[in-house]
Amino acid sequence: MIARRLGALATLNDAEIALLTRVGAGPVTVHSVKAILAGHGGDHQLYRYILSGWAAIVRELKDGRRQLIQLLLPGDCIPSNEVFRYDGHVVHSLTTMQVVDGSQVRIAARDPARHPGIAAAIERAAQQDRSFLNMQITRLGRQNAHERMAHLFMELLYRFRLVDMAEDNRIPFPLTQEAIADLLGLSVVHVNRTLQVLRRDNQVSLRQGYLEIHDLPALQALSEFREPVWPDAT
Amino acid sequence: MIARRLGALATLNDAEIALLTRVGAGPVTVHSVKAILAGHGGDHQLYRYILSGWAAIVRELKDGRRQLIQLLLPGDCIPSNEVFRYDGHVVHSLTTMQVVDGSQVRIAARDPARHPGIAAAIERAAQQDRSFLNMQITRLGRQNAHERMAHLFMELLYRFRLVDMAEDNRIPFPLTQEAIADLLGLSVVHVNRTLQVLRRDNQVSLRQGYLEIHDLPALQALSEFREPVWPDAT
DNA sequence: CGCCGAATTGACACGGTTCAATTGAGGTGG
DNA sequence: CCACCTCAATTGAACCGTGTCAATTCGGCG
Repeated sequence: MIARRLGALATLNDAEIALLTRVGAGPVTVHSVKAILAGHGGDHQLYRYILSGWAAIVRELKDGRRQLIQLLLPGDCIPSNEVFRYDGHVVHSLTTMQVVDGSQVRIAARDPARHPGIAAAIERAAQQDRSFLNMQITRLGRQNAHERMAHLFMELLYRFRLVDMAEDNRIPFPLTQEAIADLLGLSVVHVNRTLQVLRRDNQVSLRQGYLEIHDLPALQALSEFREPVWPDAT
Repeated sequence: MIARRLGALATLNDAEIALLTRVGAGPVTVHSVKAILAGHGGDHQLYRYILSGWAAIVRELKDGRRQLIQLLLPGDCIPSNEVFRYDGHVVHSLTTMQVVDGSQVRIAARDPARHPGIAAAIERAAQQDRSFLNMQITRLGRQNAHERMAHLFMELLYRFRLVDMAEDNRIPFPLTQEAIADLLGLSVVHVNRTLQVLRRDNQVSLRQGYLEIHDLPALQALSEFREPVWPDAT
């Protein structure tokens, strides 16, 4: 999974693929739903990769309002505490998850001479993250409920394609409507109604933990989603 | 300005301060309002620092809606095209600006052995950026107009304090209400009315290009702003 | 003095929220 | 195997924060 993810971002040599495969085969930690994976001053120093399951970086306001900042999907890295231990952000699991230690990947990335592919991939992963954050901001600031939903679906389809988990525009989708609401800055009720319209118009279907996109051009046009592309050469 | 900004993020040795001062004294480029500083496939390869003036990373939708993703203030770095040349984001100047080439800083940051302070500062600047992006997302997704405005003011006060440009809770503020609207995901009319309330309640005053915060505790409580702090040791 | 962009104002419309049930689906124990 | 529990999904109705439209006023500048 890790090799697949990073391999989609840069060309890896055999040694690098072997390294990432070894990391992915390391001891697996299982987390249940609603576990706290980082933040709140807990002891979560490690740099970890997600093998399966979804998580999110979350900010909670005092009165209980919640904002999901960014989704963390299989193959993604769970940022260690260092970054946001102190600024009020937290990483929550949204499903049960399988996670492995990725310290070796981080170390490898810091030695571009020996691991050019991994170093490049990690850098591009950071750029991609940044790109998705920018998109999330536009989504929340300037798009209406339908556009936000469509844009989210496009982003997820894109991200799952990267790791080869999208067949026929069909991807895993384990989020509750409440999680979608907290991600898109809407109320649960409105998420429900927006979804109904998308279903009625036969643009998507969403059931049994899977999302299937039927009318991709329509969602594309509605959302104005743009893939985070980069030039081939560094 | 550059030395002040980076010096607030990590301890710089004399050689580093000298280097940054030299960079800041380099040839200045002046940009007028509404200039495009990066993106749109233009030829903006350089890594640059802002000496004076405000800019923003912007996303524009087809129908004219605009979202300001992130403000770029004096002392900030203007990201080069590489990152978002292809994903539809652009850097716009919001005022006239003075800008210098910062390639030397980037090169220095890549040699932590010789420039430990600069390398650490650049890394922390990136973390801070990330933190502000997270905040922007919560602002747009889960806060109402008053909270958004208060939060923005708190962020700006914090950022200007970092570079020693805030005296008595008073900072430069050259944004038009339209820019504020595009930053906070509101309409101009609503920005205007929200500002009026803040003024009437004597929490801020905003005139002649300056913002003065009178009731900081109130804005703090309303916005739930949290400073992006980090441990002293790396 | 006259111009132009920015700020301000009022009236009205609407997207989205809130509240309060109700229905549905998966899991568990008796 | 059914009764029951719980959490997620769904529905209806009322409400309100914010947007839209269309003037009007203000303020800096040539």
